[in-house]
Amino acid sequence: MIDKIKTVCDNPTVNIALDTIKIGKQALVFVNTKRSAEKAAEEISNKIKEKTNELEALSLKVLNSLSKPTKQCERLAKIIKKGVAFHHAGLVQKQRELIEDNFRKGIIKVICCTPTLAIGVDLPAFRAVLQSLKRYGYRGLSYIPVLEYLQMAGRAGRPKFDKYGEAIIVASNEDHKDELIERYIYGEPEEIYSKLAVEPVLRMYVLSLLASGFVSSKKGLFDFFGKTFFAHQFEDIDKIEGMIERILGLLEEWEFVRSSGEDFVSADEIGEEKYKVTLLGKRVAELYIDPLTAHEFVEGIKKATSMNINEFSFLQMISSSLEIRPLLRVKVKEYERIQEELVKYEDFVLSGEPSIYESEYDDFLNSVKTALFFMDWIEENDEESLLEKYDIRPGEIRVKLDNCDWLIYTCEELTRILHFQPLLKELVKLRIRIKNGVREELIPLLKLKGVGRVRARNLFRNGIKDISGVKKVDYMKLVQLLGKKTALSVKEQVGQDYSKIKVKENKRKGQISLKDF
DNA sequence: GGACGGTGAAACTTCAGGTTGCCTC
DNA sequence: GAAGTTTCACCGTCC
Repeated sequence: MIDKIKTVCDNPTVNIALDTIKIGKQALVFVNTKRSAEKAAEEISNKIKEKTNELEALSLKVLNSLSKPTKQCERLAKIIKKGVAFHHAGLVQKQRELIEDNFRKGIIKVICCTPTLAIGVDLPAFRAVLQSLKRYGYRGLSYIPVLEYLQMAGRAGRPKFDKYGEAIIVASNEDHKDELIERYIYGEPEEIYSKLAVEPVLRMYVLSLLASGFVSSKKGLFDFFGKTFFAHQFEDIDKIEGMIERILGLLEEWEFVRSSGEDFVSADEIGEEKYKVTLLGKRVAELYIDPLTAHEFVEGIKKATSMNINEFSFLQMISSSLEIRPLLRVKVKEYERIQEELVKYEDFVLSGEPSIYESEYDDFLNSVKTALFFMDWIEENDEESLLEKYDIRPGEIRVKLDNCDWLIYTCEELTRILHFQPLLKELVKLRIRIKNGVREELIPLLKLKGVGRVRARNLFRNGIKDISGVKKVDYMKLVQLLGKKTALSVKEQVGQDYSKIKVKENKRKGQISLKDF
């Protein structure tokens, strides 16, 4: 099969991709890093000449998926003109959908992607090209599980269009080829392991089982977990019970549960010891958050009431939680810069700062970098500058912000239960700022529907600083700033009706900043 | 002789993704 | 572990 493929250049992946297009089919190319996805796509597109109007239009849509295109958008837009795309977590949802939909329609012929596309999205192609089956992990570069290989290879062959599909692994030489065949073609898929085995998940389950009233005693918990898939695999019941016991101890220490009537339970009834979930514990269970994280938040919040805090305090605390992971990584070159930044904020850190010599220090510094990224976002830095400064792409930004938003919400809820009203105010403000990426001064304007970070800043720059400013401002000026539709709606929201006023809109569409003139 | 520029080898760096969590408009 | 990036030594050229 392979020897029929024409050699256009020395990169076999490119050759296979081009051949696939030539025979009128489509291919998914799986690679192991975002960078190589982009590079492979670029290389393939460079060998293609023809463009279509359809692709030009699509390219424009991809380019304008954000309020301001980043370098990534530009690169993707350029490649897409040739019917090739890259696809990874750095892309915004809208771009991903555009790529997926247009691949299904057959407009895009080749997608170079990280394993994003192997999971979840149902996107079959005639060929699945696997450029490398190794991936960087905990132990350097190692082979991916057979199961994952099957996921990717399984994308080959579109049931409705083709009788069969081709999954192609690219090997570097004959020995490598034999190794790959042995490992993946004849290899057995790994056992599936229960996710319960992960401690944070077990913590959540234990608390939520108690909170829901499904079980109320240690024995009840033992019985429940004894019947799970996890226990079935684990086999060592004693060990599971030990884990549960330890978790119960922690939950009690953190005041999420209380054991009732410990005093009058006799020794042989220990297993029947009843547990009651506290108000705090109940809320933690409802919030569906790891109790450990909740506990750390509670401690941080308590500490925050007795010291000077700012946005960084909360953002760093949130960045130290397991839920926000993976953290932005401090690169070798940035090490000093981040440490310098940290000095500025040191007095505002809520969680304990490990010493440089401790192994947790790197992680701590990563959490600082992540917090700094959030800080830059709420200081209105745009996606392009965040990409430059933090090496985080728009799609990843969205995910991080969404997580952060949720975690601030959980902080709000915990603060509410702890009755720390002044802190609550700060958290509410911070949450709005994270959601919108704005400085504090713009918050009043965000209450208006149709006004986000860009428009709010535009209004503010032109002297309209709050609702009363919106009321006072001349309608025509507002039309100039926001465009007719939004201006009308905004005025309506502050109780003014301009629907009967005729407006000649400026030639330029949409909002216009007076500063542009 | 010294500044400058080009070259290539050696040293160094970095490296996937996501699921639903909440609430509300 | 491999691809990409940076650093650095070395050499030739020009003024």
